[in-house]
Amino acid sequence: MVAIGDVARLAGVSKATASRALSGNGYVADETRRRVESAAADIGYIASPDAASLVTGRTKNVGVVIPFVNRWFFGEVLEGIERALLAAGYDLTLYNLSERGRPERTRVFEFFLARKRVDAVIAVGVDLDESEVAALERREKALVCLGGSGGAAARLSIDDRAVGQLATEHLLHLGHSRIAHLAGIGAGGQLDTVHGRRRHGYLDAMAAAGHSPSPADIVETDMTMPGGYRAALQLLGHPGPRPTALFAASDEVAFGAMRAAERLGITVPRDLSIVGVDGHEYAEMFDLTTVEQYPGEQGRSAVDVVLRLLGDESVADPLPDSGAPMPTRLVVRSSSTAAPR
Amino acid sequence: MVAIGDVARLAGVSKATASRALSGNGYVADETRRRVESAAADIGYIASPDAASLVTGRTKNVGVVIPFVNRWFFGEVLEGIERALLAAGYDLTLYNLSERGRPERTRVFEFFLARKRVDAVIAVGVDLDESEVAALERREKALVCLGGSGGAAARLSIDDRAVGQLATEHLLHLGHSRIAHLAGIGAGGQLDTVHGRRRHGYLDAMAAAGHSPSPADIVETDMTMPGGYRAALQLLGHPGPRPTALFAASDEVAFGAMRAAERLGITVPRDLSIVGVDGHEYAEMFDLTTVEQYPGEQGRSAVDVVLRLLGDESVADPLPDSGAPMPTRLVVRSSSTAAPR
DNA sequence: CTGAAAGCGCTTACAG
DNA sequence: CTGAAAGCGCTTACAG
Repeated sequence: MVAIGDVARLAGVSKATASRALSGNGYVADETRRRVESAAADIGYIASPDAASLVTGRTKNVGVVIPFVNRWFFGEVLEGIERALLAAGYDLTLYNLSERGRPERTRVFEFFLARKRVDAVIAVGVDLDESEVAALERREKALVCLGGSGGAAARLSIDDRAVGQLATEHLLHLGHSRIAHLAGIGAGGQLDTVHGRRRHGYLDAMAAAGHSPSPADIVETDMTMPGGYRAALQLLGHPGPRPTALFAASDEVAFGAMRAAERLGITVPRDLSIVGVDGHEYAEMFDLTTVEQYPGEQGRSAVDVVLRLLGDESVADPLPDSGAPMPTRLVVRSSSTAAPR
Repeated sequence: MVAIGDVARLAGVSKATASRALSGNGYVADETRRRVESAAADIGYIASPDAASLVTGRTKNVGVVIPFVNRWFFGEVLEGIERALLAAGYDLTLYNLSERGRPERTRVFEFFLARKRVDAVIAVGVDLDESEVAALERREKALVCLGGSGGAAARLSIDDRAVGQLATEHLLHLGHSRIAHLAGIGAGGQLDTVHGRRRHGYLDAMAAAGHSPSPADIVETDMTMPGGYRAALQLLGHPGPRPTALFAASDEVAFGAMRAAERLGITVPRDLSIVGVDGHEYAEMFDLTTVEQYPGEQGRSAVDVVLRLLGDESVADPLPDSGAPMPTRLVVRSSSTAAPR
């Protein structure tokens, strides 16, 4: 291993000076700096981050806890975080979180994140419980939450209630009155979650228009395409009058619903209008009307907040729009149309 | 920060003994071990991995380089790797790689991975160039490749040529003779890649059956659903006789092709049989015949190999089936049927 | 079975 | 502007 002592010897300076020259901390004569830099380059020296963090107390490493990697929203967020972190010279240590209460999940908070290996934690779409937040606080980890719930810490998120409301109002505006909702699991029970808030926005919009959806018109499902497919089969396969419009809590659910409609001989949008949420990369191909969000950007913003919490000066301060919900936008495509007369 | 000295003082032993008791290395009286353990638990002590790695030379951290996170195969592999690494007490540091030659990519190999922060690297589906492999070797990082190409190191992969051959033979066996292929970008040019090998298997099977596909029957595309959609529109929209079967290089491409067929009024499988590759979580919903592979398992196996290279004794040795290709399996669903007479 | 000491590779006051 | 020294938190020979 080539160490800083080797660089110092080659450049004819002390280790302290070599360190200062390479890190940019403290005064070093230009000429000395150049000599040190070329010595380092000659022997391929790169400082050991572990040795440095031992003395500085900073690891330049951020832990990301995330429940899925393989769902569009989460994957996009993760890529956004990764790019931003790397650009800032930070590492990303990934913890794929299982459900609450599972021992592997406990171990992530009590062991992996509790060690002095990460400076901060970004929690993406996770519903943190109190003991988890407490574990992080005890170890003085900066915490930034993106979506999800729990943790009084810095939180970035879209306004999920407003998203549900907007999607529903779009359908109401098209003249629909019987509008069903394919909600995420637990939407009815837990109000303080993404799913609960989207459902709430839907109900608000319906109530404001003087409609009160029957319980049968709200079906909870996994936020996946097969989940949406099954839920929509159940919703639409029922004999008797059908809803004329559907608000799906995510685009993947909407795609599944489109396929279910097709299977049942229901033509979209003639017989059924569908609106999703996400702006999934496949939305355009499916001609899906959706409320877009921008997870890659959200990830990048979460990194900005983390870096600011860690006192990195290179980050603009104050952050633009801090505190405001992250942007969303209704994109109308041909999956939604005027209600049949 | 609570350090090992605090534990030692509380337990009334030296730091050396506390270290031995907690790590399990070296002899410690049972009674002493219990005292140290309970002292550590009392004050919430967890060893700093950075300090430990400074002296052991081991970081217990593995770098994963991967070109996508948001494609089904890659996401599954990543989750498999993550679970296996965590179970072994290792961290996973994620590097989302861009294309060859991009400066961010160079920086990953020359800086991030070159530092003493990871013990080993798992490259998932990346075509490594020589300088990248050399950079890793110079720093003595264990390297395990999963798919992709380049690097003489330990490599795990399915037999992509055999996969292409099997999918094609399935269609031939059903009586098809004009079978098109939706291949990955670069399949025709680079033989030593996943795409190139699948295409090669297709051509081998066709040749063995006495057919020589016209160049127009092989279309290269992005390995995505929209990519498959566009490529299939191009392939199938052409006036004149159409192929009766299609081998898509991935399930997502196959899904896109199914949608294109529908749009063109071509009924699957009556007018067109389709076979994919992957065993994507949506394959069942789409009734897609496919050659399944098991990326989660592949990720786990890659971790086994890494741990073995790092000399971890807890891993079975020798590994089952070492050197053999990873398993795949043809799963027949209703997207493929007998050729029209 | 246990402890004192050295040392891993850095950075940072402290002098000069 | 530069160097000598201390020290971050661990682990590991080396004695005993």
